[in-house]
Amino acid sequence: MRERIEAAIREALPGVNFVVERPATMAHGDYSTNAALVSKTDPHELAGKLKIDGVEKVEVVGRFINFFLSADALKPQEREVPQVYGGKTILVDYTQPNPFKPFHIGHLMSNAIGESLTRLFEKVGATVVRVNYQGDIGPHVAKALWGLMELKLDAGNIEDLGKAYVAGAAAYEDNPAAKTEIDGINQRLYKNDPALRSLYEEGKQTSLKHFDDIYRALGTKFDRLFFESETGPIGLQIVEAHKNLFEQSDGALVFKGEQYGTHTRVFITSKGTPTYETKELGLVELKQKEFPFDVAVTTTSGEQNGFFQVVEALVPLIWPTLKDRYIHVSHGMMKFASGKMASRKGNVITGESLLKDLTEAARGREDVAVGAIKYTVLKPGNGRDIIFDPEKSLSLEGDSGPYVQYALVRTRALLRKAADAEVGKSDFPRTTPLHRILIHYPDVVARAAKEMEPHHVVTYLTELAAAFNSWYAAERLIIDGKVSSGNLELVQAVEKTLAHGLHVLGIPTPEEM
RNA sequence: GCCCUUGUAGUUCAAUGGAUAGAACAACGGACUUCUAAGCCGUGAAUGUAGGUUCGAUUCCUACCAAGGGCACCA
Repeated sequence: MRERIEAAIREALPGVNFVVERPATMAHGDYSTNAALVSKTDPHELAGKLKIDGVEKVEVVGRFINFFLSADALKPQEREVPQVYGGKTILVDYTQPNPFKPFHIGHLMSNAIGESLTRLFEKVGATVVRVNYQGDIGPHVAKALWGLMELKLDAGNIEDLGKAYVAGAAAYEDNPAAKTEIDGINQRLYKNDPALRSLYEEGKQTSLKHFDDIYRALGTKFDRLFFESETGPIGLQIVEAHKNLFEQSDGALVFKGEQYGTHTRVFITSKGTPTYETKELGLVELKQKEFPFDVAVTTTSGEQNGFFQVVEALVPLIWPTLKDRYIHVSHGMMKFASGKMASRKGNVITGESLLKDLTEAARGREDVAVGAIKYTVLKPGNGRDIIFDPEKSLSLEGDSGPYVQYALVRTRALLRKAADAEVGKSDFPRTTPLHRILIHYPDVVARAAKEMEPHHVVTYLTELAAAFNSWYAAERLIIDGKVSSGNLELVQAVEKTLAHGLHVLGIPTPEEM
């Protein structure tokens, strides 16, 4: 419908750069345009020329032109989401927890955002590859292994693994002898020392299994897990093959990013080990080889913006065709009211404990808890931090995942009951605010996908759920065992839209609550 | 010191350069013998400061103030 209005205006005003948008309030119609304003033409004259099928009333207010759709055009019906990424392959890398370290709420956040992006891309026609890049080698692993050995903990137990890491990290800072030992373990790991093999493998598998349990609860299934142990060697070869881009500095090999508007970073340490930067280059190579993509997106928290700035400067120098196709999307950080979390100090909220606490608050419903977490994470726009307040995050009322889930549950309960009712013709064609909200859903999904901003969907679903709850309080679907076809179609459309939208956000869609 | 992000009701978040800045929580006040009250209806309450661009700025630009993050051998 929006396309139809745009086409009519384009015909009347060729070459003018106008917009047709959803007005801020329904009083201003279903669509409005600034075409008269930007083209400096008489809005009444322009409005008079616009005869659009499905538009019942064209109204001029000031220099805006507002369009009110006819009851027929507002009728609930299947409306297709514009396939803005049709035919594209998009690889999305998200979550990125590190084996041997806790899965904390920051990872939960990354997972919720990344998963939602993949589903948005799918809805607008893309083929999506879900990957998850994890650090299974490096100092954090050495710290955990040191802790396991020192405290004689069980590498097969996820809690012991967490304790071992905290102990190792603390010892690394406070105890010089331990620091030397841990550095030694790190070197042996890079050399693949067989003496460490079985402990390392057991710990890694324990972590990965634990992560899998969380992904299952969150509704994510990855196509490929990448590990730093595999990207390191490849990264080293790439750096070797492009020596001209790097410089020696204090025994390390660095990339001077200043000439590209960024800063200097170390790629190979003075001890000859690859840094995260070099491993990322290996990852870029692997991703291209295994999944030829049109666009690769990596979501991380904003802490890594500086790092990715350098990578994005370097990648096109090594792979010219990758220019503007290797994209970093950053989100804010999940923080305590009291400050930043630090897993090396052990003051983290693990994803598991948050899920457990919320499930309890949600009367034992894990699907509701997952909905609450994901809604909270996806509600703000990208780049904004989420202040994690343990008390408030447990709220399941008002603007929340459960609020939207509850509205969906109500539609489903109604539809179950209506299945036994006698369906009669609508007495008269009635349009409600619900009809007028429903027509905008496809545009919302397309916009969220294009901007990589799932929060547009959150805002929209909350509005739709609220409108439905108002309708529910004021109207009845089933009266004396009969339903009108118009109302039935309306509730069906609300159910479909809420379910579709929640699915896009990765929020479970319960049958009852 | 340099770079990046963010400043909107008491609080947590919306607002595609556009119309009367929109919700929720908290506070206060209601309705309800009815399809699920995790619900519904109502009241008060906000654009960090100072300039600039524009017919029009929460949105773009500049400076300042404030908060958070990053700044070479961690990831």
